Amino acid sequence: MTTNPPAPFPVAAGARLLGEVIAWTCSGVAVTHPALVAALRDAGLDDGVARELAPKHAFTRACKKLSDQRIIRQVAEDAATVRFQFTHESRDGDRFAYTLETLLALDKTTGQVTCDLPGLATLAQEHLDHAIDARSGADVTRVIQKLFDRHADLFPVRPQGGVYFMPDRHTGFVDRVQAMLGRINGQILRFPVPGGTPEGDRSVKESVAAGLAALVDDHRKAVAQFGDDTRDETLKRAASKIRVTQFKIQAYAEYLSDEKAKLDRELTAARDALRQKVERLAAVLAVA
DNA sequence: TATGCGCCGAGAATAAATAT
DNA sequence: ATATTTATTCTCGGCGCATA
Repeated sequence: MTTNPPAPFPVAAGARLLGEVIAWTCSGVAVTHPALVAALRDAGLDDGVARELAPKHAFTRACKKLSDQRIIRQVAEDAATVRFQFTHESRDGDRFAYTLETLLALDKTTGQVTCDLPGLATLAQEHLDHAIDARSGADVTRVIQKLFDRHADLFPVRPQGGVYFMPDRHTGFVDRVQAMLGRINGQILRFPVPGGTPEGDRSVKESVAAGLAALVDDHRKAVAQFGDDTRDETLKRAASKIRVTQFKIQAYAEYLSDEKAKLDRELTAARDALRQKVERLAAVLAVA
C-alpha cells in the first residue's frame, strides 16, 4: 500500500466536487418571528418562507401551556371570533371531577383574548402573544426545507430524511442558508463529495436517481388520478411539472450515468400517460 | 356557489438523548 | 433499567384562495 501525501483542500486540481452531503440541526433553537425574517433577509434569502402565525393557530400552541389541570375545547367560531370552553379537571377520590371554568373569546384578527376571569385572561394573552412571536427548531427546519424546495434540489441520503446530498451547483445557496442559520444559532454540517471515488460516485448516483424516480412516480400517480372533473389548469400544471423533472434529469445526467436511461424511459411513460389522458378527456368533453 | 389545490398545523410514529 | 423530553418526518384534515 502506498502512502499518499495529504491532499490539500479542495481535493486536487482536476478532481471537481460532485456536491456536498449536508445535515442541519436547529436543536433547541428559539427565535422570534421578526428575528427569523431578519436573518433570512440579511442572508439574501426569500423571507416569504417564514410566515406569520395566525392568532387562531397560535392559540392552539398556547393551549399546550394552558392545559395543565384543564381541558380546552373550541365551542364556536364565526368570521371574527373563536370561542373556547375552559374546564377545570381535578382529582376527586377515585375519579376525576370537571367544573366549568370560563368561556374565552379570541379575536381572530387582533389576537385579543377576552374572558370574565381577569387572571386567566392575562395568562392566556401572555401565552398567546408568545406563541404568535416564537419559532421553534421544528419551525426553522420547515423553513429550511421550504427554501430548498423552492430554490435548490436536495436528495435524501436515507429514506427517513435528515441527511441529504446536494449537487454542487447549489453551493452558493447553501452558503446563504448557512449564514442564516449562523444568525439564529443553528448549525449546518457540510461534507464535500469529490468526484472520482467509486463509492462516492455510486452513492451520489443512487441517491440522486432515487430522488428523481420519486418525482417521476409522483407524476405518474397524479396523472392516474385525473378524471373528467380535473380542470384544464391542473393538466397544464402537471405537464409543466413533468417538464421541470425532465430538465432535472438532464441537468444531473453526469451523476446518473447508467441510471439515466431508465429514468428517461419512466418519465416518457408518465408524459405519454398524461397526453393520452388529455386526449381522452377532450374526447369525452366533445361528446358531452 | 362549488371545487380543486396549496398551505399549514396537529398528531402519530420513531429515534435519540437525558433524567430518574 | 425505565421514564421523559426533544426532534424529526409523514400523513391527514381544515382553511383560504382562485376560478369555472
